[in-house]
Amino acid sequence: MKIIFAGTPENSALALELVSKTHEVVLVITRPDAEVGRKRILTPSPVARMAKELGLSVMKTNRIREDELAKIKAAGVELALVVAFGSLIPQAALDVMPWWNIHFSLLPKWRGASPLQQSILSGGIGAGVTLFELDAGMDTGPIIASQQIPLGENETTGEALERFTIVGVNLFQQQAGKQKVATPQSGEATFAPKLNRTSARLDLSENALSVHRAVMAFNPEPIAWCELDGSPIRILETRSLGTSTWTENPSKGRVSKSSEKILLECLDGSRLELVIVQPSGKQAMAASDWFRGLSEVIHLA
RNA sequence: CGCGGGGUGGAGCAGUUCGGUAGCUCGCCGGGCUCAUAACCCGGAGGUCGUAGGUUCAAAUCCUGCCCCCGCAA
Repeated sequence: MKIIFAGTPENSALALELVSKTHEVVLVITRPDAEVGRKRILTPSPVARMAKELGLSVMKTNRIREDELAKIKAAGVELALVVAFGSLIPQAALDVMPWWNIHFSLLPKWRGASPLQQSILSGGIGAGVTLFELDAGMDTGPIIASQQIPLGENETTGEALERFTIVGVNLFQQQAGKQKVATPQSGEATFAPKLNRTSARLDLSENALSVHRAVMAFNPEPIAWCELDGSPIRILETRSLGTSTWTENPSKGRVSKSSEKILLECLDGSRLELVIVQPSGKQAMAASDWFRGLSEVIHLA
């Protein structure tokens, strides 16, 4: 069927690509080009690039107002699909037709901007995908379909997001065109706030499993970090060692090597394996390479 | 001109303050030990020290220009 697609980031571009194979995407709505990187290069969103590659017509906007609304009406479609657009769809647009949203948690768990990250941080609570119809609230609309998805122990948000997106698109393709009644959300709602660099600051006073989950959750954005001698060091990838504990005089933040593994001590000497780190001013590197260059025992903070 | 860190064999680093024969931990190649090994022992290859110029008897090191990478901030 003919649809409108709205979205912005990388996984949304994947959704667009998949959806465009089975549906005619008449209009793509995405956020305007943004300045990216140190050089502030004006860059189109991944969805904008995908739309261009697919030869679809694109509307770039931060807010849907009268002009945009007119174009949406002119598209003459019966359904719109939203995958991580990044801005609220106003009521005036919602009145035109149903707007379905693929949300990356089991609503009403983790309403908001970081559902999958929160699922990972919480150890898998609410992990899954929900297809629901947007209403005026923040992820409060009635549910069309949902699916629980288990998370891998060492799976990052970026990796999981790709899997979840594919599942979400499948849900959409199963339901689009069907006359199905959406059911109101039920159960206890939780909120998933937008994440920033401050939220990605690791707390090594927590146990190793919590720290590991944070590292996974904050990859690829905004990337977990802590400090080494007052400079930030980013922790890109870690591996969980389960519940094994260091009993010989634990020292929080100490980095050591054991059986070819680089280990970081957290609460009560609980440890996790560092896999990829990035000291300030350096490229990301294998933790073993980083450790090789160190001249003395070091502590992260 | 937003602030800052960095560019040294394939990898990660030291050496730069105070100019004087290229260092460390690994990797790689060959040999040895061993039932065997990612362990251990012996040997070896591999570097225009980002780049261009300047100073000097002598530059990785001091001076100047340029290129590239990265963290923070936006």
